[in-house]
Amino acid sequence: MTSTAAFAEIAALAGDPSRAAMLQALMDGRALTASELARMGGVTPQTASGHLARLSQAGLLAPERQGRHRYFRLASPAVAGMMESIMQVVADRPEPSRRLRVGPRDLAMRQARTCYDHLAGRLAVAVTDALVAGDHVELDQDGGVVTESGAAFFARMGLDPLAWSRRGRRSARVICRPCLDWSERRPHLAGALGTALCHHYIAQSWIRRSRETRAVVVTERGRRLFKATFGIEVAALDEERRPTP
Amino acid sequence: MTSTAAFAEIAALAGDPSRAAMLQALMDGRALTASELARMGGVTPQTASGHLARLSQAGLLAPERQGRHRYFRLASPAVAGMMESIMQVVADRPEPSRRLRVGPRDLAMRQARTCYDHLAGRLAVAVTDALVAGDHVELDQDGGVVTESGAAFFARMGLDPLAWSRRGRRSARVICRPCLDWSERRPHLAGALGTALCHHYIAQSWIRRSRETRAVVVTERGRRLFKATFGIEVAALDEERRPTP
DNA sequence: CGAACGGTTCGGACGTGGCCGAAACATGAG
DNA sequence: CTCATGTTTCGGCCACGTCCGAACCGTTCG
Repeated sequence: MTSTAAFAEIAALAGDPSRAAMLQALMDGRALTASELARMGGVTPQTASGHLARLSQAGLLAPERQGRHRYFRLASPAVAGMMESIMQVVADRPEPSRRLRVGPRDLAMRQARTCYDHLAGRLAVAVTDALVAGDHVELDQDGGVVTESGAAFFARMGLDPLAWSRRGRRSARVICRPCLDWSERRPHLAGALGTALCHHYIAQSWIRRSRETRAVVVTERGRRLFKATFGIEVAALDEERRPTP
Repeated sequence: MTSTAAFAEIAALAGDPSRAAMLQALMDGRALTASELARMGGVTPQTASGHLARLSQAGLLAPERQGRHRYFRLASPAVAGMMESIMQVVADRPEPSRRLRVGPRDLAMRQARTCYDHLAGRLAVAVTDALVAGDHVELDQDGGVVTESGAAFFARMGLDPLAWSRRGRRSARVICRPCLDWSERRPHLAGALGTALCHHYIAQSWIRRSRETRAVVVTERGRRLFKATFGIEVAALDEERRPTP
């Protein structure tokens, strides 16, 4: 079966440390230039160029010329999904008592970051918990749905749930997807609902994307609105969670 | 960030052709011996032993001693999900006009096969289509739900939908998951619902697992019941689908 | 137009990792 | 016990692929 070879090829492409770092850097859904990606991958531009060519050739990245720059983005949500699922395997394997060091930059990432097209980190988990607790969303391991109460809730926020159904034939119910967080090990909202929420946060200035990393910062307005809308005290998410002994 | 290295490690493990073939062989959810896997990987037992040790060490495989044999199975559904998602990327990338050759064994696989814990192939797609058409299941890109009508339908089959919710707190709705088929390029049922259906087929002798491959064969009883239950003419699935010009 | 910058191509050095032959263990069978 | 089978360890060979230095294109400035 020739598909096994193709499988191995894709996995091997993701399996090189430099390329993995580049792919991870693109997980915020935006496009980066070849040089930026070279820096993220910790290699020289020549080396990165080769990697990027191979990744594009294989259909993992979508290149775009723009002036004398060349921008690369993840080619499709399927690629992002693949990386998510690999991270999932990484997350739930028995860790050999390795306490992963948390640098200051890592802390910001754990707090709130983008994950391709939705929000991840403690903030995203808190929002998800609030939605589940408020009976606006039902989540299972395999997926989730927006309840009637949830549809009204999102409508009050100015979002139109029915517009999120991606397929042509709209489902009567709005279906979303959980995404297991590698830092929190808890599910948060992904799929059409997660994407719509993330767009909303940014469009309404609840959060701002950070320049260099996937971390996002909550604005003052955002603090107010996360509290008012979901009952989330953003400042309370800052404190480091102690490992239960 | 140390997690990038772990990510690359996992992906690299899946990225070797021999290991990929072994992992694929385990995608039917059963356990195989080291020698069987060596054969599947196209390498000698010594080489396979090394691979299997690394895969187990990394938490991708779960080894079990049994007499003088050593059985390996996929360590978790997360691993199966990872492989599914890699296949997904393989499936939807622009193929360079490569018409993948379909051997006779491949044909049986396309017809019906197991995919870790559920059924895949034309039969699975047909069942999914029938359930959607009958308004028993609603499917979106992100997930799916069983409707009220569907709950009754499955109950008539002797299945208990409410028992499928994997998490402690049962959801009011039964939520399932679509799995994009690499051969059909259409979604079919996975998740708790897909698993339950697959178990049901086997327990009630609708299908039988093949000894050597992931393909399954539909029994005479199965032909009757797929027709009676879902309106599926199993024989009609045999004919090769012509590419629409 | 020429300098500067971003990106790519080429060539050669280097190292990691896959592979098998041979041999050692372990387990079960005769 | 002895032999056969399944699995693992060791050693050495080989090749692929990564990496960078240097040089080469293309674009955008001053």
